[in-house]
Amino acid sequence: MPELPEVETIVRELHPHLVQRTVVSAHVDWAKTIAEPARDIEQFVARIVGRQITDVTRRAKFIVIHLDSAMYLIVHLRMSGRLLLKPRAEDARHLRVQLGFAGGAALYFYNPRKFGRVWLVGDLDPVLGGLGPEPLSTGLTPDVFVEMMRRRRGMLKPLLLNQRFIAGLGNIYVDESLFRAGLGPRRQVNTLTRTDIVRLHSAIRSTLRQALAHHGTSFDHVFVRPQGERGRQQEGLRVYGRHGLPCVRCGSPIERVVVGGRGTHFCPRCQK
DNA sequence: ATCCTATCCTGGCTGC
DNA sequence: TGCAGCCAGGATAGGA
Repeated sequence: MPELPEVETIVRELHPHLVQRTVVSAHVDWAKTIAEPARDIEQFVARIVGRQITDVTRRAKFIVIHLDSAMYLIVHLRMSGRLLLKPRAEDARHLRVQLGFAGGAALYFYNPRKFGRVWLVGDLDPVLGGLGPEPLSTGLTPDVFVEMMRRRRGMLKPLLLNQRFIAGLGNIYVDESLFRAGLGPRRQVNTLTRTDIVRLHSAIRSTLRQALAHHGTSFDHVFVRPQGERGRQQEGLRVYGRHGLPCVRCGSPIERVVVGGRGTHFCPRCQK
């Protein structure tokens, strides 16, 4: 599942290949992929052809491809989306959108489960405006995070998955961050001490930084980098997917339960 | 405000 | 081996 580290990896690897490219063709193979302009593929194609890419950036789990004429192509991969620079035969059935560039290069959006979406907009705010802060931003200091948490209640894991509260975490890195912080996924937020919250802040950032250094998690064969390489963070996961295996810290079996409707992995002894 | 469920989808797994 | 049925999972909407 692409989360912040996977999306950031994609952005970094697409950037040098896409900036300064001019779109000369666009094909949409699954119309519902285009969220904006909705139900108007001809309009989408007409607006994007001829545009030159000026930058490729990330906000939360959104990929933002900046175009000239103050337009943006926003991509969200959701569960199973891939952006690849070369077509792959094994993905052919799941090709949803393709962009061709002057000089022959192309960008392919594959999406087996069809949850991913693409927006072509002049204003980022309607799509990205409601998102919470970036977990790795300098502005998100421990003190700011403590203040954010103080105003909340309910279970800890669902709050960390809420993109309006903090943007970019998903199921894998929430479980990993909670393990590093020694906090249970069902812990009530209003029982956390300042020390707990500061430890969680640090755990989230170190979890994401390590995943980023390993180019993301290619655990389930869903995430592949734009040139087909895999990430290595699956080797560094401590609880996610380790249900029944011994905790790396204390040896107790890792448990899997459902919290807020999501599969949740944790060490019942290390996480309180 | 928070929680729960349904929805969108398909590949992959389980059980018979 | 085949097939039906279930489930994961990001995000959001609607109802309790």
